[in-house]
Amino acid sequence: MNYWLMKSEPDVYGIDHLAKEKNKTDHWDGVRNYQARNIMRDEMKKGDKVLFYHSNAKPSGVAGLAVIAKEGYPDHTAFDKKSKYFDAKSDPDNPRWYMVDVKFVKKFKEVVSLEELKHIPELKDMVLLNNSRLSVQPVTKKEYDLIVKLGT
DNA sequence: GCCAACGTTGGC
DNA sequence: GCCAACGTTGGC
Repeated sequence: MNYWLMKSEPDVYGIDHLAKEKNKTDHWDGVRNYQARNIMRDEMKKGDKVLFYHSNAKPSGVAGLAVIAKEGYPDHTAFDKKSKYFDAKSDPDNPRWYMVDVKFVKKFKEVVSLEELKHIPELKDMVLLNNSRLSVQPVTKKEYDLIVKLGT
């Protein structure tokens, strides 16, 4: 069992959007970063737990929880000329970009804000607080449990 | 809206 | 393979 943090801008796609999907499940498309791609393609397993993070938000922070519902498969939006995620260099026979499906688990009563996380000594090594730009990133069980406690 | 940090591209 | 130019992310 692994733990992850996935970022999204709530104005574009927030945790409320996911909660309203059919089966509360949706595919996590549009990731165009190799490190994040590798995590989704190779490392995420069905049932892994996810912190749903709101970036560019007021406030930014962890908004709730999700779970990996389907393991890495090609991101078809890269093949769609009409999509804003279209990438001519991604060939259907040799896809460059991958995605996973995530399922809504719960929404925190209040967002556990980035500001709050920054002040917790146990979280000082979190990837979020160090290599903050990565949009899909690993989280330790300890970090995950602590943040769930803060949000519950 | 600004801008620092970081990733990617492409000329050489 | 280096690195300057450019684009993106995301906090503030």
